[in-house]
Amino acid sequence: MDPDLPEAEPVTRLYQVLHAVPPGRVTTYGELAELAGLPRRARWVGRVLAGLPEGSRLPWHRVVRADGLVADRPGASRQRALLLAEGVMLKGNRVPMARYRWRPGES
DNA sequence: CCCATGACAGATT
DNA sequence: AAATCTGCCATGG
Repeated sequence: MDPDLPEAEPVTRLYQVLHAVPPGRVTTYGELAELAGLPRRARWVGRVLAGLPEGSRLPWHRVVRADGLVADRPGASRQRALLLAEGVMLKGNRVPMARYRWRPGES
């Protein structure tokens, strides 16, 4: 994979990175912002994800807050279900990040 | 223009 | 551990 695509706009890079997050793992808003080239723009990631179409193939459900909390929003229960289906054992409304957080470069 | 509100996060109290 | 503050920024009242 070519890591630096000079033409890639932040949104495109966000999509690429998110697409690389494997099942059973999660990433965070801040991490995606960082990898998309917009450090400290976690809220921007939230806005982008909120705009994803219904049938998007992107694993939006693998994005949680830095502390592991599943963001409170319409569809959060659905997100929890999808994560559980992938083997992510939630602790209440929280993902144990030490165990499930994905780091770029992992398979 | 001021203020509140969001799929957020790190530091401080 | 939880509340509070600060940074971030688009959007609407």
